[in-house]
Amino acid sequence: MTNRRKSRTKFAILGFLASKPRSGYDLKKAIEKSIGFFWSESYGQIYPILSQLVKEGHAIKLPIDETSGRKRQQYAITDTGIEELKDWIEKAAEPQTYRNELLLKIFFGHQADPDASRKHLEEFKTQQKELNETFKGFQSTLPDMKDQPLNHYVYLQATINYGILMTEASLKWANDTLRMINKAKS
Amino acid sequence: MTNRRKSRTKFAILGFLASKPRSGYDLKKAIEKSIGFFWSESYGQIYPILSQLVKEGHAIKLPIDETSGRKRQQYAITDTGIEELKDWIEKAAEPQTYRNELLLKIFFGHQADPDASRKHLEEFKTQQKELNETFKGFQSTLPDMKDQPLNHYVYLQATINYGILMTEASLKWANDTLRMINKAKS
DNA sequence: AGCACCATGTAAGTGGTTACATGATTCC
DNA sequence: GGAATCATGTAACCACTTACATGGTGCT
Repeated sequence: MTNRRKSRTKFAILGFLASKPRSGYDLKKAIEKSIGFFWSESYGQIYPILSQLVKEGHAIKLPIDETSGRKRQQYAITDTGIEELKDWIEKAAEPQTYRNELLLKIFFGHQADPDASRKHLEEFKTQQKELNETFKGFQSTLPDMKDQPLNHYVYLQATINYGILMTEASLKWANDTLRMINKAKS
Repeated sequence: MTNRRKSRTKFAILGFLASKPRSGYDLKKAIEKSIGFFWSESYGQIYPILSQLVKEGHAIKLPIDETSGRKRQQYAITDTGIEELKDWIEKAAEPQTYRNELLLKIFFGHQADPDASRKHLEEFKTQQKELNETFKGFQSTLPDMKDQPLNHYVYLQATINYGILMTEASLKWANDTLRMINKAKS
């Protein structure tokens, strides 16, 4: 009865609706594009939760624009929706169990051929390098956004910065580990 | 039909059984203690999967030691179990969607009081500092383990090192972000 | 005409946690 | 005797993904 699991999909949606009205389809794209690095949602979550938000009064359906070509059901956040979002933002994040399959394979690495671990680490390096470049590209477009409210710029910058620092630490780790494995072989 | 989700609990269990026979209870404790930082399993997963492993022939039930006080059903890995484990280790890790609630809150931070973000970041720093110290403490006990097969030492060291590097990068990020938020306020 | 994509939704299934039930054992 | 912990298990529930269904629109 206590401490039940809680979905945060609701708040991810409210957060995006807070900046402007969007459709379910828009939400999916926006989430993928901007926070895909650390968050994801599927249509199977988004559409039912949009309906739920309307029922709760945290969002409303906007009238469909019949003049434009494609018909999309847009949703807008309400005042109570903004309150709901704020309350969640201000509460401490609940501890989450994160699972890292690569690390699990490395942890059991001695049970298999060291070449397997090497291969995994090399592939990981490639991924992290690409990600790192993406973040840096993203970051280089930020100064142009200084005409936006400064606050927004700061929080956006913070999430990008997280990506940059984590990918760099990951690369260092992968290189250190490769070196260790190679030394152990000789 | 294709690309169905796959549980890795099976391999986490096989990995621990590979070093020595254990009970379901042992497995839970061992996972918490050694890889709790990046992996977790619940009894609701462990016990059914142990039965499944026996059915598949990847593990066997050992006779219960009636002389000792507590009676525990120990499981041992079989040859096919070791094969199964090896195959999994050597396959590339499948991309997983990782979710970071703190980062989501920071991303939407401009929607609420900056003090909320500050508080989250300070708490995060405390957690990461503690974790970092735990890893360093762990690491300092490692040289004593050099009498173990060198290979095992390397892979263990690698996972601990991951924890150290990640917590340090996290601390740097939290400090950078706090500085940015404070600058934006003035 | 035909394909790619836009757009909304739902049903089924999966992996996982949580809560509960049960009983033994150890320690004070 | 009683609390804490050892130890095994299961039923219910939850969050989420995947696959599928359906139809419209834009482009070549």
